[in-house]
Parts: sequence; C-alpha cells; structure tokens
Amino acid sequence: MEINKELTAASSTPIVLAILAEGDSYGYAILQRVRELSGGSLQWTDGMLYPVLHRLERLEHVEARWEVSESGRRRKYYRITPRGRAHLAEERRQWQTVDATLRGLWRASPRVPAGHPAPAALLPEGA
Amino acid sequence: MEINKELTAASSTPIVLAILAEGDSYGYAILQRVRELSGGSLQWTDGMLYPVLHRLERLEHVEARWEVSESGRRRKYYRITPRGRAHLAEERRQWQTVDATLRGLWRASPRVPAGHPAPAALLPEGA
DNA sequence: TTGACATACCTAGCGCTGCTATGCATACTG
DNA sequence: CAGTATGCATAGCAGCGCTAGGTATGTCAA
Repeated sequence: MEINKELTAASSTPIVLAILAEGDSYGYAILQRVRELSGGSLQWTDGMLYPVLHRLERLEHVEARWEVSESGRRRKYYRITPRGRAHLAEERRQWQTVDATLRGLWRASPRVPAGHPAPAALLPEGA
Repeated sequence: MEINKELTAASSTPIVLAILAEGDSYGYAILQRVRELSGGSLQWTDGMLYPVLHRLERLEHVEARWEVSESGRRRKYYRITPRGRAHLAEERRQWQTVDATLRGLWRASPRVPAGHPAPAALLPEGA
C-alpha cells in the first residue's frame, strides 16, 4: 500500500517523535522501525527522513549526537527534548481531532468496498 | 484548536469527498459543514477550499454545475463521480493505515499530559 | 583482491500544497 | 445607503516530500 504525499507529510513528524519518545534512535533504525510498526505498509525513503530529522533538530524538538557502534559504524543518535514531547502531544491532539471528524463522515456511509464505485444514489439529488 | 498545514493538506481531500458522498453541495456550504462536523475545531478558509474543489474537478473526482437558489444567489454545486468514490475509498484505507501505526505508538506511551514535559528518562540510555 | 550488499548519512532541484491577501458580485437588513 | 453575510476566484509565497545523486565503511564470498 502506498501512502500519498500529503498524508506522509502530516504523519512523518508525529511518527518520528513518537518513536524517539520510546527511546533514542538513529536514521536507519527509524526507517526500519516505521516499516515494522506499519506491517510494511509505510515505506519511507531516507531522502525523506533525514530532512525531517534536521528540521526537528533546528526546532529543538530533538538533540543529536554522534556515536560509533561496536561494528565500527558511525551513527547519529537523536533524543527527544521536553519541547519535542510537548509538540508531540499537540500533534496527537490535532490528529485525533481530524480523525474524529473523518470517522464521523465515514460512519454516515455504511461501507466503501474500495474496488468498485458505490451505488450511485444514496441520497435524493434534490439540490 | 488550530490544525497544522500538513494535516490540513492530508485531510482536505477525503473530507470534501466524504461530504459530497453524502450529497451534492457547494463551496460555502462545505465550509460550514466542516466547521459543524468538527465542532468548530476545523476552520477552513475559502482560499484553501476552492483550489481543492478545482483540483478534484480537474481529476474528474467531482463534477460541477451552476445553479441559482430561490434567494437568487448563484452557487456552484459539486457532485462526486464514481472515480471520486473510488478515490475516497483509497484515501480512507491510507488514512486508517497511518492511524493504526500512530495508535500503536501512542499505546506504548501511557499518557502525554500535554502541558508539561514527560519524565526525562523512561528507557536506559544504553547504546 | 575484488565485487556485491547492507549499513549509514547527506543534499540539490522539482512540483505540489495550503495560506494570505485581494478582488468581484449580490441579497438582506436597518 | 451602509454594513453584513453570502458566494466564487486567483496571484504570490513558503514549506514539504520525492527523485536522484553523492560519500563512506563493514561483511562476506569468490
């Protein structure tokens, strides 16, 4: 399943912050974690993730530090800041507000089987 | 509550299509409907909505027609097309995929009280 | 040694999006 | 006649992910 650009943009920041709220991590690992968490549905590219991390660092929502693993690879670890946690909470409220609105609309339409168009007229056309 | 730009971008198309799936409508009425559905939390501007409607028309997800109300005002009514319904179903699946991922992450973090920072270290730093 | 592959990070340029500001027009109300 | 609500439209700006490219190193097998 591919996720469109706007939805990716809207979810990337809260997902990254939520992952870092679980514990410090680094770019490559975050990519794998997202894939794992979504059951493979979300497949981010590194070219999309790194700018997100840099922006979060610029906004002081995360802090970065370099480390070297036992294998000898250098990794840039990120840690969420208090400001980042507050921002995550705000993002969460916003998401849930929009989600509630969408659920309200979807509740109205019983089912959308998703391959073929729904029956043409559920409501009277009456302008 | 203000909703950030990316989240607005991600939700505008499915919300508009879902509203039109309930029945034909026009710009000004859609703005009021969104405000009502969200309990006032979502406050779209017309300068944001009209380009969305024009894009949907260009993509043939909706069809437009001019009408004149009893009061004498001209209105541009939009109707969702079969293609639009299929697209709405796809948007819905995508939204729910991302929502499930976020819920999984939020489930992990018990509570984010949202005004003040969470306790500094929930996990060992080990790395 | 060589090659392939996974790991690990970074960035320039493009197109698309909403936002702000602005404009136009009409019906209703005082 | 002025103010407000209704109703549609667009130009210019900033911000975003995406594509495509780059650099570098560890592991493993041929």
